[in-house]
Amino acid sequence: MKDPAKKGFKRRRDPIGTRQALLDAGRRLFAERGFAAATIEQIAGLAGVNKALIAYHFGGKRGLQEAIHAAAFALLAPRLDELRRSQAPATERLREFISIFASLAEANPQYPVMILRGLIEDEAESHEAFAMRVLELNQILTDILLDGQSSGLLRPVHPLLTQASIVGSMLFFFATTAARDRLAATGALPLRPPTAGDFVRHLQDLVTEGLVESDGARRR
Amino acid sequence: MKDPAKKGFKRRRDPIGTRQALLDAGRRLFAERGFAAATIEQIAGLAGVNKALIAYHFGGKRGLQEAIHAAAFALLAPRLDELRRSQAPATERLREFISIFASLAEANPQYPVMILRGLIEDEAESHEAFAMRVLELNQILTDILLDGQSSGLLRPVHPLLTQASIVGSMLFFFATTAARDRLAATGALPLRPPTAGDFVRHLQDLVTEGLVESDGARRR
DNA sequence: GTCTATAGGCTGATAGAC
DNA sequence: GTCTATCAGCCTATAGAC
Repeated sequence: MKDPAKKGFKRRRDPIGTRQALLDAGRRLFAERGFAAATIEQIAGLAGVNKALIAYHFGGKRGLQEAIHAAAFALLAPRLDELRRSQAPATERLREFISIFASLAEANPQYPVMILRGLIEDEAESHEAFAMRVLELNQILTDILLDGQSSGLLRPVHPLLTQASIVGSMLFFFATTAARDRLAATGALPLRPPTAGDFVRHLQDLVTEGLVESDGARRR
Repeated sequence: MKDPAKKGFKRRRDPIGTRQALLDAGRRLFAERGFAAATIEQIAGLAGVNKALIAYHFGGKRGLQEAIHAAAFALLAPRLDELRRSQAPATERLREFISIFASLAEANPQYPVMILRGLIEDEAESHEAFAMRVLELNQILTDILLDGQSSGLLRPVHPLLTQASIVGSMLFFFATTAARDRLAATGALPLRPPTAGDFVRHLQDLVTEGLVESDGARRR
């Protein structure tokens, strides 16, 4: 059982470092089972490393979760910075916001579920860092909506209502992708499930069509 | 940061039966902390009863969760049955669907969070009953959308895309109400949070305006 | 950096008195 | 129906060998 180069046991594929393997495994299990239900033994097992390494590399289970969240948002940072500086019309920036968010889900399907979990988990513990990141995202979207309204491009709708429509449907769609596919596979779903690309275009159009000031002709 | 000494649990006010007190406490703690993180000791403590009574009345922790889910959906049953039999125009039935769902959140703010959790939790365990109920809801919405399309009232949009917009934003809005209020109280939110009524009207209008076949005048 | 071994704490369930 | 007492199992974290 101490034969490292040998069989049966799902040894970690070598090129991935221990840190990354733990981040991947943690992201997946935290998403699937939730923070409390996923044990460090399961995570380490999936990563193919010893469970003591979670404490060594991340200082414990909570530290691993925080590192995963940090990695997710770090992935968005470049495009978000650009979006923040953008001078494009509000409708275009909204499309880009949706696209950025969707790219997170494409980079890894488990992120939306983790974000959703972070939102409904009661704060308390070390969730402060997570809350800050969410508020940052929230601020960007609010700015776009208010700017679009003051420039007369968007209808005067409460930003938080619009946010629920945009962010809520995105998180929901991506968080339930696995469930949809599972259902479709068993034939329990009457229709073929739409792709992520379908959804992004749908939402972009819905927002564009549903929020623009209806002064003149509304396209399609 | 553990909480044994943190909160003094109140004794249960007598008129409520043990069963109901456990259902209430479980609903709240499962929503706030998740199934795995909420312990039967905390639940019993909040309910003001002995923890052994969870096993006696519900057969265990899992049984309590299932009873809570059942109670939530039972609350919707009468109006859903009526909706299923309704011959009203699709747009009107959509408004009613949204209203029904919202009434669940009004009846108890914790239900949307529990439903959201049920959706992203990996099935496995005894989630079969929950999945059936969700599919039932899903079917009603699909029927309305397809019927509206075949009658020419609604645009031909993939029902699952529309569902993500409707159900996703509703669950998101109601599931994050507590977080919004918390943020608003600390002044971290730049705007006054909208009420549930605001949101329902907003979504009803958005759906009505965004989905109707744009043949003629779109109101407002 | 990685692993084994173990400590120490909590959890869900239940047997049995009232 | 309700409660006390108890138990076996599992969890995270850590000390220390390699």
